[in-house]
Amino acid sequence: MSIKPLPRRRLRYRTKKYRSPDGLPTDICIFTITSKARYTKTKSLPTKQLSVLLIKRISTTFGEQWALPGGFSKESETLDECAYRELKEETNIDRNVHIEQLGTYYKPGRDPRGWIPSVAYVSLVHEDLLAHAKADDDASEARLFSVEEAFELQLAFDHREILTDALARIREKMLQTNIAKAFLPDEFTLSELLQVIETVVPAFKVSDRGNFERRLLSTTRRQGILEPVLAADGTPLYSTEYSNSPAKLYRFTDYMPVAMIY
Amino acid sequence: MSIKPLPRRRLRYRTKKYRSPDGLPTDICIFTITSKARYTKTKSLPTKQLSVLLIKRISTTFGEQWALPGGFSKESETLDECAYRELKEETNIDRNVHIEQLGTYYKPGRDPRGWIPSVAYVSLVHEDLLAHAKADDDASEARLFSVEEAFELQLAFDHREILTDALARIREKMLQTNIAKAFLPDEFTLSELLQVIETVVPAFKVSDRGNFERRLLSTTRRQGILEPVLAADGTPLYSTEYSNSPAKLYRFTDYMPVAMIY
DNA sequence: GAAATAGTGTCTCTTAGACAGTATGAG
DNA sequence: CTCATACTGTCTAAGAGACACTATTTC
Repeated sequence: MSIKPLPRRRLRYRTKKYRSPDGLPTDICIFTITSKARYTKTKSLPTKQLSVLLIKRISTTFGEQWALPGGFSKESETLDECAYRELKEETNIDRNVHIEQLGTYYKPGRDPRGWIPSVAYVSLVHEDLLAHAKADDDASEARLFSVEEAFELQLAFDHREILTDALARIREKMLQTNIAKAFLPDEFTLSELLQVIETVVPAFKVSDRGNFERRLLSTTRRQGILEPVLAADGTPLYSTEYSNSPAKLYRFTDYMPVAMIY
Repeated sequence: MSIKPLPRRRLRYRTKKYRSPDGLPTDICIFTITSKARYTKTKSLPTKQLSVLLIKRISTTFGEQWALPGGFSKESETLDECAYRELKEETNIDRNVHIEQLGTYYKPGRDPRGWIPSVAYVSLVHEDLLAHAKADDDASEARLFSVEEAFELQLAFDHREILTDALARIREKMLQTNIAKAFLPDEFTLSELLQVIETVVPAFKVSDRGNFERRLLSTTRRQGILEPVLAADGTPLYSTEYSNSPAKLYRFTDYMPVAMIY
């Protein structure tokens, strides 16, 4: 969506004792992990990349610019509802995906149109759900950029700062919570999980995949984060999607240990 | 501070196409840990309690009510600056204390005066800094409540929800970061640190203080969170404030490991 | 000696991580 | 036989946590 011009009342109130913000938009960092098949000699895991959805914005002052999708919230909706609405407008996604408030941004002059803070949100969506992003809606263009690409752009407003914070937030939570599930199918292999973690947090390095597996499945503190997917007869289910050697399928449970430094 | 009545323009704009919020206040959960000496036969650690600062608010609709301190932000200031300003107005604190944005709250009807979201902040301050809280300022009353007491009150607006989230936030961060330092003097003993953690997170139970010490000081991943305070000649400094047996003094360094579940 | 804290020693079991090895099945 | 993945076995060092013990100083 394009941001609509504001009514003219701003000037009229400039000299008044009480002024109120000229609007409270939400902007949303929609992250996804894009996959690309690798065309190797045998079945293999695709390469993955953390990407963010940006829209092209035509600004009278700045010309063409990429920006986070967003729009003004209404009195009749909560901020979360507004973020969901934006998400749906941009991506057509209409189900429960991971969405969380990142923070509210304002400093004098952040928006040349007036006193306009922004409530930033972060959403993590599975690649498949973005299949028909933005086929409809208005003329503005939307595109996925890898986060590296996104940081090379000149983003509108303070969206670079928001994106930086958003990235820091999901990196932190990727290691401390099970938000990895947002980027995975319901049932996944351990290699897929590991790949998602490594894609979001490049600093997370596991020297030996086998040790990762053992740690995750047989350490008492972590026991129960994952459970194997079982067939009706109680035998575990396997996938051969990414390898000839069948890989056991897992899913996240509701249990999550508390990470702590002490 | 008492929340000022809003100008009358709200009604005038109700029928306009675009409406904007009627203000964007910040509300701030100011937490502290209060100590009470224990009058035992020998020196002992005081009992500690997690407390939050509330102010008495006279509402025309609800009568007397306790609420989080807060006030409207201005176009000329950032939200953080507004929160700091509120903190200073309530507590006279004018130095760098821990302050962080918690989130922005809005749902239709949360404030009977109009479309008023609130940007909630959390601040952690050392008890000593609250010594002359609220000696000045306007007539409204301010008081520290233990968090248990606070939850027994009928708080204004959605302040109970904010307080719940704030508490969850600081409990989480108490275990995952070194925010404990906000409640400690620069130099402290391990018992004091442990007590702060236990006060904020009652679920954090250490069966053996000696094991806590060993873990914190000699586990490689945690090596360097704390450093002993040394005298000029390189010998460690001790405190006998809370025990006859001298306790080594430590301080936090800048190093903090990343807590993770994988 | 009792009280309240601050430590150390030691033992057992668990965990981390390195390294090597086997298995799978398509090309 | 190779490739790319999925494991399992084993060894060592480090860590967690239980329990018992000593130390310090004042009352």
